[in-house]
Amino acid sequence: MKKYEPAEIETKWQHRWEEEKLFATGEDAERENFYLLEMFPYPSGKLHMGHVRNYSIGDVAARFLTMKGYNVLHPMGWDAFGLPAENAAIKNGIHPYIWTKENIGEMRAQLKQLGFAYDWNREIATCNPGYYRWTQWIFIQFYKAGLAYKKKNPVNWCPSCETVLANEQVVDGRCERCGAEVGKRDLEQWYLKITDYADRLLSDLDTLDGWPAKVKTMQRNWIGRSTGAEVDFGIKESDRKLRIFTTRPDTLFGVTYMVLAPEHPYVDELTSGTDYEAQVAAFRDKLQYLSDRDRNSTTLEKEGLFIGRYAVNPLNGAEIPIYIANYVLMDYGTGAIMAVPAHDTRDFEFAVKYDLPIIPVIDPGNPDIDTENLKEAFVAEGVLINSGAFNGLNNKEAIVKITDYLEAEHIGVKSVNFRLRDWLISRQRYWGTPIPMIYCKNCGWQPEKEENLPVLLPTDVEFSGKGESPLTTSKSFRAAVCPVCGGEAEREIDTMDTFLDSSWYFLRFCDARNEEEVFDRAKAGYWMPIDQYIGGVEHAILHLLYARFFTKFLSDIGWAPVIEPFMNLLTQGMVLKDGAKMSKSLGNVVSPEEIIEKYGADTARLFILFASPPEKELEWSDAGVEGSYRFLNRVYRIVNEFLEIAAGSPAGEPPAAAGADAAKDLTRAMNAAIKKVGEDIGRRFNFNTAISSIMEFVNAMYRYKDAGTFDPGLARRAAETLILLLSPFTPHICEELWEAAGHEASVYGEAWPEFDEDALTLDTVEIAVQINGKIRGRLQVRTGLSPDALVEAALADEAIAPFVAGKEIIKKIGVPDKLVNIVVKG
RNA sequence: GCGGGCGUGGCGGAAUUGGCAGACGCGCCGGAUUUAGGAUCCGGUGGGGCAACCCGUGAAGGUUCAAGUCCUUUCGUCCGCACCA
Repeated sequence: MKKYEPAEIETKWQHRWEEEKLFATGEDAERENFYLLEMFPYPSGKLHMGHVRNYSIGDVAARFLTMKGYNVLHPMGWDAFGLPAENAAIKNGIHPYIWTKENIGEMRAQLKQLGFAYDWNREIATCNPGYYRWTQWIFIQFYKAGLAYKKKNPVNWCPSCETVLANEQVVDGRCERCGAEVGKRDLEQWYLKITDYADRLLSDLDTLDGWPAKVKTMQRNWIGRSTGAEVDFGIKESDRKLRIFTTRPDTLFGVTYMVLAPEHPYVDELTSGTDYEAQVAAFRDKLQYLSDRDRNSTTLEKEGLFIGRYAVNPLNGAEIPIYIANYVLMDYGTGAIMAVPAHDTRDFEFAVKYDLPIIPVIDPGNPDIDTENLKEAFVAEGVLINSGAFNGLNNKEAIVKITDYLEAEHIGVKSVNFRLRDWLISRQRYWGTPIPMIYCKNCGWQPEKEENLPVLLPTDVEFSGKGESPLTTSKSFRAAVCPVCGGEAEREIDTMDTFLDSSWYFLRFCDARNEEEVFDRAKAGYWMPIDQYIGGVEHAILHLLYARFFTKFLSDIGWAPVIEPFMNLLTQGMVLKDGAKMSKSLGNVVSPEEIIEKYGADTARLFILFASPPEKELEWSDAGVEGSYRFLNRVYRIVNEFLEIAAGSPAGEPPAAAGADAAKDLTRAMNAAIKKVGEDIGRRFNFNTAISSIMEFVNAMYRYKDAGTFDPGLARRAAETLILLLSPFTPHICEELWEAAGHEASVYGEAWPEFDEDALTLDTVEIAVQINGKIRGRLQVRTGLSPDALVEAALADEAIAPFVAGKEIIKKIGVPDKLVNIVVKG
């Protein structure tokens, strides 16, 4: 018999699939459609195991659903703009476009080598003008809608990447990409007003039942909606009002001091010309040297300074000192707080340090807590005290009552605050989509005319890696004509954050070759939303939030057919080796190349899907890969043997009586596998258990072979069923075997097999017999016996009798086809 | 500190609704085949005990005829957020 030669088989079928354009997809009203998408990769060079895992998961689903009769859209493309390309240009003198194109070529070849069923006709790369033209078009729509603006602001600056970063790209005070500590710079930058969508981005999360709770929680936290009130405090010897934001208006009577952010605009005004002026300036200078990371750390000791002025509590007229302190941030709320040390842990810590009064206004109703002498802030629910007319109210009610009072008296308003900031999208780099804006001395900022798009990236630039955008070095790029007055004007030289490119690519896949418009609305309407999205959890608040924002905006202006892009989200786990994430620095990287070369793509796919459920971490195991390879060899042999013997036997001959039990066993295993695989993939993407049931089926085939008698019809049916079940996982070997079974068409086009419920039901079943919950015997019984009949059979059994003899039976429980439990006493 | 997940054999992991814990694979042990090795096929494999039996899902308690699964407490571990007023 021929040996299993994966290298030979795999190239053969990959070529055939490509020639036959097997995976090309179009709209088809006859079939139910399914849009299956995996997060497209950045073309960094070569695939890593994380990619293989991500795309293997998607491919099994795509192939399975196709066999189930769905019209499946399963496209692939490249998130091709980004810094690594530019860094390579600086380092090696290769143009980013060349570098990127070469990497795409290499990675595309690898994806094909793995046998993924992508519709390559729809391939896109975000760095192609045919694509980024529409990214620019979308930007202009944002601008026209008043949702794109340029503003000077302190921004996150990565000194190593030489560019600004969005808040989402600063993780733990460091650059999300390179890990360098992020500093602040005051720069004029482009923003997208994602905050206008904060409420909808938050509330629509509730509709995303198919998302992991964890990702939704992360987005909720990131959006960070707080409800409360803004309250105006008077300032002694001033006409000014000091506006604060609080989520706890119920504690207003407990305010004992106020704190302003050191950058608060009132600080200068309140201190200039006073004795405090110099100290305040010194304090502020000191904070300037702190990085954002340190400034925002809970471990940083609270420090503050009295500025010599007093505020007046609008509810009770109390005069309270005004401080500036390091723990109040200018960019949240109003940059000023009322401090209630009795009921806020931060204020408590500060009050103790600076010996400020602590006035309790909520009674914990707990005798263990000495309200007049708090050891820590009391932050739980309770009843109001020391609060004038509001005494005796539960503090939850008091929030409503006091807020109403504030509004009635015009000293405060209900208010909602978000942690989410507007999205800073300009980057001082070359390899990105040019921002299609033009500055005219007379007309100000104007968008480029849409018919002039794309604004092409110039090629005559120098890559120094220093200072401003490399676009400034182009001789031709900067000069422009004002779209309004036709006068001399200048182009914006910053490019867009690459997260814009990836915020709408899934819509472009619906109509990837359209040169007239961003995409055809009918086509997008046919495919969208994405039924299943698969990718890493690292995009929980970056890509996944931005993409939701874009989709909502495009829906608002009448383009996107849905308000949420991703119905179901699967976040796959990381691939580990020796308990740690594979990384060059740890030297524990296993390259997909070497695995494919040694065992073939089918083995790589099978192992990666079998070793762990998709959302969990996967521990790489060389021995496990061997095991998967061995299994495929086992499949190859048994299918060929079955086909050979089936072909050699006279067809239609009834099975020998002696083989009846073996035939039944095989039939049952086959139907069980059909059922289990279908459910495990279709319902919950548990590929590991699906594969294990296929392995059980294969084991049953070997048992059948050993039993000695052979029904050719059954043998053929078993062999073909096995091929069909396994084909989404390991398509190449299955195509080869399918061909060996005498079929001309690809197994990809075959219908998924149906199972026979009757074949699954056994005639008899072994049940456990328990006495007082302990197993004392086993019993072969007819399937489907009633609880009473089961108990009766158990009591009649001679192995059980001694346990019951002379004892009082208290309770008898029978669970059909499972067990009997008899409770006795004495 | 807050939020979430996870703790099951030597290892990766099963157990869908409270109903025989450990499916499937790896590893290991034994047998067959083989000049030998490898490969292959068959069998065994949670721990203790010759045995009947006893003990076992991080730990302790509880509910139940019955708990990996439900409840309470607790320990460990991983992830996310973290002075957001």
